[in-house]
Amino acid sequence: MPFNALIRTRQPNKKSSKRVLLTQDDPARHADKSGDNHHCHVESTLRRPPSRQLSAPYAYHDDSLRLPPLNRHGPTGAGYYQPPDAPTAAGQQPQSQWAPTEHSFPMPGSSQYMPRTGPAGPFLYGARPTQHGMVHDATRHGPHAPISEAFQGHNTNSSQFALRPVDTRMQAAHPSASQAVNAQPSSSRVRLDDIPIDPRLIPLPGHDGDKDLQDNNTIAEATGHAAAAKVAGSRRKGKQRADEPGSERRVDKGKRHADAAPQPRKRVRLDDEDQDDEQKTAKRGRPHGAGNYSQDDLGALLDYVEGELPLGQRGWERIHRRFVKWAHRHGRPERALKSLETKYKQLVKTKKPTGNGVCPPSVDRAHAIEDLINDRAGTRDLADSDFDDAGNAGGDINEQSDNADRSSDEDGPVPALLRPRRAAVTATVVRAPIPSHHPTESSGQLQSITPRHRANAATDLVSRISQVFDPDIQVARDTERHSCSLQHTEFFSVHQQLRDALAANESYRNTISDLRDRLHAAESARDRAEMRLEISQATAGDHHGRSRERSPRHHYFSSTRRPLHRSTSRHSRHSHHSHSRRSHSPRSHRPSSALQHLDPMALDTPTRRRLYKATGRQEYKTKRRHIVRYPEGGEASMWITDESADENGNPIILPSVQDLWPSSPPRPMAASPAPARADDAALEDGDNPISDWEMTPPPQDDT
DNA sequence: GATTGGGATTTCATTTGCTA
DNA sequence: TAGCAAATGAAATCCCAATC
Repeated sequence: MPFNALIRTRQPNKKSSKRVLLTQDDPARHADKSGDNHHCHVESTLRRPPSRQLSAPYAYHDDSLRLPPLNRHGPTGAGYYQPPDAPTAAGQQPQSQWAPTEHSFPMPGSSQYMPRTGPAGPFLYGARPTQHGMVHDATRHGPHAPISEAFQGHNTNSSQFALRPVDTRMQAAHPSASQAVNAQPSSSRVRLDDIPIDPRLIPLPGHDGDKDLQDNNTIAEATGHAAAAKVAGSRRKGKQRADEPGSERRVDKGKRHADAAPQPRKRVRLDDEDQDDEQKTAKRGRPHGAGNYSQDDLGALLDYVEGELPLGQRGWERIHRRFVKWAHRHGRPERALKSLETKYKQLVKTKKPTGNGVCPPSVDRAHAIEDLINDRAGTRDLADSDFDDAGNAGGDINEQSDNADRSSDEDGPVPALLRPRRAAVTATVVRAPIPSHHPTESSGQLQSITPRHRANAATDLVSRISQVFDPDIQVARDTERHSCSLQHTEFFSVHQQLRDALAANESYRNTISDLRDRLHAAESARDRAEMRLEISQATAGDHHGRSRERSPRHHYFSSTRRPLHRSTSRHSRHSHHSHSRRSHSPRSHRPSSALQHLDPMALDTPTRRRLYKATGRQEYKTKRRHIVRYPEGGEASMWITDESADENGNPIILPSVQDLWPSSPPRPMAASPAPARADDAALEDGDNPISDWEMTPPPQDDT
């Protein structure tokens, strides 16, 4: 009789469990390969409506709960059945439903069939109750649940199945033990004669009571079940296999085992389905234009992986976005996200070839990056957006991360080691100190919300809510808020006053700076005026003392033709100045016109023109060349446009130039460029170069 | 603490494109 | 054209959080 169940098994030392499909055809495949027993429970049985539960296949014995009869060589067709009212059209089949099935389960002779034999001989498989747990099938409990019905009258809450091999030879030697498995010698089918089954649990076969319920197909039909029209993998889209009958091509590639089952493992698509689906199915195989990964591709991929150190799909999505942009820029084909991930993992798990193989740099680097990823995972970086699934709280982080992506996309990958590591996010609640009259909150200024067990979460929540609505706490909170408000107001007032004071201070600074500039300008004007005054006085003195020492070179300063002379020495000049100051009072030695002693060149143009107008002089329009010849050779010349000329057109020699020449013998001078201004040179060095004036027609360009 | 549902990941078989 | 690599789909497996 058929038996089908999806069983979750768990090895004693493993935390995780496995789900296996237990069938009558090949229970051996569900046994642990190492021979250890599996602690298992029935996770699922036949998929059918609750009102049509099968109950007969289950049996129970006192000390050895056997699985239903095992018929290794019986008819094929073990599998799940779908109810007749379930959709059977193509495309509507639930994915998890299996079909009956000659191809779905390994059969003797197939590659996946593993005949269970051991050193003691062939094994049959039975089941025995254990005390590890309960038969848990709560989701499928009900008045007609198969497990419940099969184990009525027995304490299933304390039993758990364990598959174990049963040595038939030992059973033959010990008949008492062989009661559990009473195999017929003529065939491998196990008799159920001695298995107590409540006859009420055996469903009546409907209208087909005459059918011989010998095979699963008949039983399924008798109990209102129809064979599923599809098999596993039937939803797979694609074209017909090239090596199918009718196909022109022959495919020898692939990983098909030589001892594979003669039947195709997966459903064969029909030609008409191809015609229907060809237009809407995605193209399989390598896309057009997608060549192999080049070194540049691998380099970029590894760069982005190193920069991201992905821990989940979100990280790979970011890597994909960056890689696509990079591919666009460099004219490389785009890759799917899955392709990039697969390629990277392929590099990581590349094994060392036989011989003295050299690890490729890309593989070496992939290993290093994988270590970084593992390290990152080990640090439990809570700020990683991979774990931030949502919420408003996480939205900011995600947004920041995306922004960072966008910015980093422009600049290329940034290695993780170079990036500033994000600080771990810890949710904290800062609370104002509560007045001490409430004992529970007096010390809670800074509380951290730490993850707690779910069982305590509700209690904590209730306690916190009750504390929040405590009147005392509310009064204290209001008082505290009022105090804070006053403090804030005062703070802002003081802050405003400070800003005003700073503004006034800045205004005062500007005023002081302006006044200081004006003071400097006034001092400069005063200095210039004093200098002009001294020069005028000196000129007046010289004019008195040297009126008789005219030199042809000397020109006259004013219309009175007072000759200007050169001082014989500085000392004499100074003494003469002092003498002049002493002997010539402004009243006793007054020039014909005080205005004529002013230096027109020191005046601005309007003043100068007023001066000319007042004194009746004409502006001298020509230029004069002043040549200074040095005893060592060479000369310095300069052009002076002296606008101060007398009424006869003679140029007026500025006393600042003419009167400052030293009269002492010249000293040897170094061969240096002549000073640009003779008076400056005389003032600095005290030399007495021969100065000469020469009337020269002015240049045409008036320069 | 055991159970369970479902997402994520891995493995396998197959198809398809590229290249020597 | 053979071999390789990428891509694809399905099944198997792993893993975790919610539930009991």
